[in-house]
This record gives sequence, C-alpha cells and structure tokens, in this order.
Amino acid sequence: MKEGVNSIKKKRGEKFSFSTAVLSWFDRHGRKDLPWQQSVTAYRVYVSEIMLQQTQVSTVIPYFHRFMEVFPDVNCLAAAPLDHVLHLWTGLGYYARARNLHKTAQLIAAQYRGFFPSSSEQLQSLPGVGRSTAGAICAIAFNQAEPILDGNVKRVLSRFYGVSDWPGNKKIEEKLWTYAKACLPLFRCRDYTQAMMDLGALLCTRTQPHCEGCPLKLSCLAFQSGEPARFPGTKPKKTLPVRQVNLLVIENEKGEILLQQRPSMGIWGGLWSLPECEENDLVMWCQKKFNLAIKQAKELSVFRHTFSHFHLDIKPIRAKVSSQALCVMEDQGLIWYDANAPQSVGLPKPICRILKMIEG
DNA sequence: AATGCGGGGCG
DNA sequence: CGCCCAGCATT
Repeated sequence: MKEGVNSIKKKRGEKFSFSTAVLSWFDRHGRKDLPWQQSVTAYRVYVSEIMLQQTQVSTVIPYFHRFMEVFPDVNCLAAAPLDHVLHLWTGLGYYARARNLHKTAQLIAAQYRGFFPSSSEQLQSLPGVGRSTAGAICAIAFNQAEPILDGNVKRVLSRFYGVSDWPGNKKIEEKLWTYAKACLPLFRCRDYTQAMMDLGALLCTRTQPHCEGCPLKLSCLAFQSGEPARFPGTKPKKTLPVRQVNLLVIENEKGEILLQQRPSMGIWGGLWSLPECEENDLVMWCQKKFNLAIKQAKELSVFRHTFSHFHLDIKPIRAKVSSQALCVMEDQGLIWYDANAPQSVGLPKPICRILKMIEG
C-alpha cells in the first residue's frame, strides 16, 4: 500500500496538517458517486445544495434525479411555472426553498445570462443562499478556497476543537467559522469540502461517532475527552405548544376533493391544502364560505404533525356536497382535485396522507 | 417524543 | 443585531 504524505510527516514528527489528513482520508473513503458529483456544473451543485439544506443525502437523491430530468438547466427552471417546481418539491419540506430556487433561477437567467456568479458575495445576494451555501457552491462548483459551515462541519469542528457550547449560539457559530477558515487548504478545495461533509455524515455522527476510522482523532479534543458524543453542546430545550385544526375533505359527486391554496407566507406557503374550518357548524360555514351544501359529514381520526415550533393535531372531517351546489366556485385559489389524475401542484405531507386515507 | 438541520424576515 | 419561523427523517 502507498504511504500517504501525512503518515510520513507524522513519522518525521512534522506539524499535524488538518487538511492533509482530511484529504487523504477522502481519497480512500470519501463519497465520489453522489449524483451531483457527476458532470459538475454550478447549476447542479446549486440545486443539490438547496435540497441538502435541512435534509439528508439519502432523501435528496431521488428528488435530485427527478428535478434534473424535468429541469436540466437553469433556463428550463426559470421558464417553469412555480406550481410545477413546488410539485417536484412535495415531501421535501421547507417549501420556501422551492420558491427561492425558482426566483433565483429567473434572476440568473435574466441578470446573469444563465451563468452563476463565482464569488461568495454575489452568491449570497441570491434568495435562499446564505454564507454556508454560497461557500459550498464556490468550493464544489468552482474549486475555490471558501469555507462552509453546515451541520456536519459544525459537528466535526466542535469536536476537533472541543467546543462544548451549542453552535446555535451566534458567538459560538462565529468561532466555528473562524476555525473553518483556518483549516481550509489552498488546493483541492472541492475534495476538501466534500470530505468534511463526508466525515460528519459517515464517521463523526451525532450519537455514535466512529472515532477508530477518523483521520483527526489523535488531535481531536472530543476524542481525547473520552466522550466525543458530548460535543457539540445541545440546544436548550423547551416543550412545544400544541395547536388543533379541522381540515375539511369536501368531496363532490365526481369524487374530487376541494383544495385551497395557502398564502405564500407562513405554514405550507404556496402549497395546496384542505380548507381549514375553526367553527363548530361546518355546514353553515361551507355554505357561507364556498356556497356549498353539505350532505353528510364524518370525523376521521385525529393525527399529529410536528413542526419545529409546535405540534399540530389534525382532525380531518370528510364531507360530501349535494349535486345541486356544484359549479359555483369563482374564488381564486380553489380547485377540485382528482386523486386519480393528480395535477402538478405541491401538497404538504399530511395532506397527501389524508388524501391517501380517502382513496384507500 | 425528541433531535437535527440554513436561511429569511422582523422588530 | 437577536429572535422567531419552518417540515421532514432519524433515533
């Protein structure tokens, strides 16, 4: 086996090089077959990075493939209707990402002639692109020496430098950015950046880190502490409030379901959902709101959907409209949805679940 | 049931 | 600035 530069240096007693250790680990064990690592373009890297915000690689992969089939380049994406983009995003969550993605594509098409800028500052001016995502695009798409600080990298650096505070704390986050910059190599920036994410995802995992295989362990303060999983510190926790909502599954005689588009701000922004009824008398409510006459209504079982900041207990109520009150739907933002011939619209996960309950 | 995960927007 | 918000998968 070929002896790495790093191990030679170690034997010579030379100063430990963080990036050299990380890069030689990457050469042996890093991921090189992720979809966005093939035929690297700024657009593909950009889309993957937005999808990877708050979302794990294994979840993203099928979405990325579907997305690239439909929108192979930034001009396709810019020309698409937003609903089509949201549709392909259904199930990924944080739907503001999809709206920003679409906005950014239009911006790139119109103001950058279809080419992504390569400076971190310009990238950060795009909606949905912050410091870390901009750094990732610089490093991975353009092989530039820019730091990233995503969840994986935060964990690796917190452990290596023995930072026991919670990285959500701004001061601590700034400290980690400083470390991230200090560790950057001048060359192989793309591989290094991928390597740091791989280390965090494959070895330096949250609860059961595999320190045996880690190229950094001998200098890692968390490893030396004997309890690496105690780093980084955890978020101070608070109990989530519980909210309740009634969602109406209103079915016409064709078996179609009434959907209502959510306002673009707030929960499920821009997605299509079921009408929300806070009142007890839903027959009156539907008459007043939609001019629909309800024939029969049945409460389905309550289930819980949890957001970052609250639990939502959802009670679906299934109702049928009488055939007379059919086609009086002039409001914008209302559609009859045919579950057997689904339209290209974005649906939140719990709504998909309810629609499936109805079908099955 | 609890935890983790980047960026935007507001006051 | 500091604080709040958002939806999944995983544990």
